[in-house]
Amino acid sequence: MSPRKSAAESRRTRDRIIDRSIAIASVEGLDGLTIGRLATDLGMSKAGVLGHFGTKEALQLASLDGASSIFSRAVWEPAARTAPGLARLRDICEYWITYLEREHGAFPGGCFFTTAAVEFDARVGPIRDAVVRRSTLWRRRLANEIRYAVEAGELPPGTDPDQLVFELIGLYTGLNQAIQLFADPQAQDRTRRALTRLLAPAPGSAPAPGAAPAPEPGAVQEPGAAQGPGAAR
Amino acid sequence: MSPRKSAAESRRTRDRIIDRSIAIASVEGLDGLTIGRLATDLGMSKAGVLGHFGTKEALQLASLDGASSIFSRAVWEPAARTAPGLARLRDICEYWITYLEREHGAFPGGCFFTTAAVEFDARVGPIRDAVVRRSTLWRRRLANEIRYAVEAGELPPGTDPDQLVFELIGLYTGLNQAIQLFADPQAQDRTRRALTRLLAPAPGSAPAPGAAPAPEPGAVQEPGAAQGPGAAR
DNA sequence: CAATATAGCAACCGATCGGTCGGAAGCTAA
DNA sequence: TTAGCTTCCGACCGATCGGTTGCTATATTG
Repeated sequence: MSPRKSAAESRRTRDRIIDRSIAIASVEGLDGLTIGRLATDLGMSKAGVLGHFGTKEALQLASLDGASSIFSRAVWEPAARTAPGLARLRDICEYWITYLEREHGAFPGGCFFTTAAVEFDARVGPIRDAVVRRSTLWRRRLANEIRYAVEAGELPPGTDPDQLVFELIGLYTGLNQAIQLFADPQAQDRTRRALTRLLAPAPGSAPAPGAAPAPEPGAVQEPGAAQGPGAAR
Repeated sequence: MSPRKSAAESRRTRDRIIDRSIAIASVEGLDGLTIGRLATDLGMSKAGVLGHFGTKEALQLASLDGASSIFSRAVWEPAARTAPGLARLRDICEYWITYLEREHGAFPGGCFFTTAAVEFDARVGPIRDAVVRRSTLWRRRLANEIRYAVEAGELPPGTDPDQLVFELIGLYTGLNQAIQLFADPQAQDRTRRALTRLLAPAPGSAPAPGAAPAPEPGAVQEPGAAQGPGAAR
C-alpha cells in the first residue's frame, strides 16, 4: 500500500522481519518458519519480505545472527563487566538462567540455539555449519573462562575445562527442556544447585562469596562449599 | 502394482512404514516428515501409506510409539535384568550411552525423543502431550530407581531423586548433542566421568565395583569414588 | 527538476503439502 | 463359487510452499 524507501526505514523493516522471524522460528523451528506466515504477521507481501534477503536460507542465517546478538546481550555482555575468572563464570551462569526464563521473553519458544542445534544436528549445509560455528565459539569462551579460573587458583587444579564445559552445556540444555516442556518452577533452583557443585571453588582459594548475584541463600540440604579435598571439579 | 492383503502382511507393511518414518523423523523432525517422501522411500503410494493411519498426526503418534519401544528395548529391558538399585542405575546409564552412539543405528538422526521434545516443547496438541507423557514416565522410572538406591544405602542419604534425574537428563541431552552436532569422540568418556561423580556411592556402602560395565579404568585425574562425606550428590 | 535507485506490492509460477475417492486385486468366510 | 472385506494404487483436490516478474511510488542523487 505505502512503499517507504529511505535507507534508514529499510533497515528498520529488515530488523522487524528478523525479530518476527526469530520469534516464529523459536517456536516452529527454523524450517517451520515460512515466508507466507512471516509476511502475514508483518502485514507485508511475501515479495516484500523476501526482497530483503533473497532466499529463505539467507533469512534463516540472518535470524541466527540476530538471535546470536540477543544471546550475547543477555548473557555475555553483562557478565563481561565482571573481572575474569570464577566470579565472571558465576555471573555468566546466572545471566544464562535468566535468559532462559520464560518471562525473559527473548525467545517465546525457548532458546533459539538449542532448537536450531537439535533441528539441524543431523543435516548438512550452511545452517548447520553456522549453528556449529556459533556453538563452538560459545564453548570456547566458556573454556577460556574456566581455564583462567583454574590458573588463578579459583577452581581446583586438574580441572579439565572441556569436561566442565560439556557438563555446563548439558545442564543448560536440561534447564531449557525443564522450562519449556515441563514448566518446572524448580528448574532454576535445580540448576543453581548443580552449579554450586560444578563451580565449587578450590579448597585453598578465597571463600568466594560476594561477586556473583548470590547463588541462593536459604536453600535446603546441600552443604555446597565444603567438599572433599581430592574431589576435583 | 501387487496389492497384498493378508492380515499378517498388512501388519508387516505397517511396521515397515513406522520404521522408515522413525528414521526420517529422527533427521528431519516429526514435522519435517512428509507422506510423499515416506511413500517414495517405501515404493508405495501416498494413499497406501496414509491408509494405515488415517492422518499424518496418527502416523506421528504411532512413530513415537515405535521409537518408545526401541528405546525401551535398548536401555530399559537389558538393565531390568540387573538387581534394582545403584547397580541397575549404572547399567541403565551405560546402555543409555550405547543407545545414543551413532553406530547403534537406532535413530540415524540422534535420539528421537530429544528431537521430538525440542520440536514440540513450545506447541500444544496431542503430539506434545504424548512426548511429555513418555518423558515423564522415563523420569519417574529413573527417580524410582534412585529412591531405591538411596533407601538401600547405596547412594548418600539426603540425595534428592528429582534433582539427580534433572542432572541426568541434562547430561544425556548434552551427550546427544556432542555426538550429533560435534561428532565428539570423547563424549562418551566425558559422560562416564560425570556419571562417576553423580552416581558416587554412599561413603559407608559397599565399595561398589563389579556390577556395572566398568566405568572406565585407566583415566586421567578425577579421584571419583572418594568424596567429602557431607557433599550429598 | 530530472534521472536513478529501491522498497514494496499484486499476481503468478511449478512443486509439494495433507488428504480424498473410486476402483482393482486378492484374501477370507459362507 | 461367490460375496464381502481389506490393501493398495492412480488420479485428483484445494492450500501452501519458496521464489519470480513486472510495476508503482517514493527517496536520493545529480
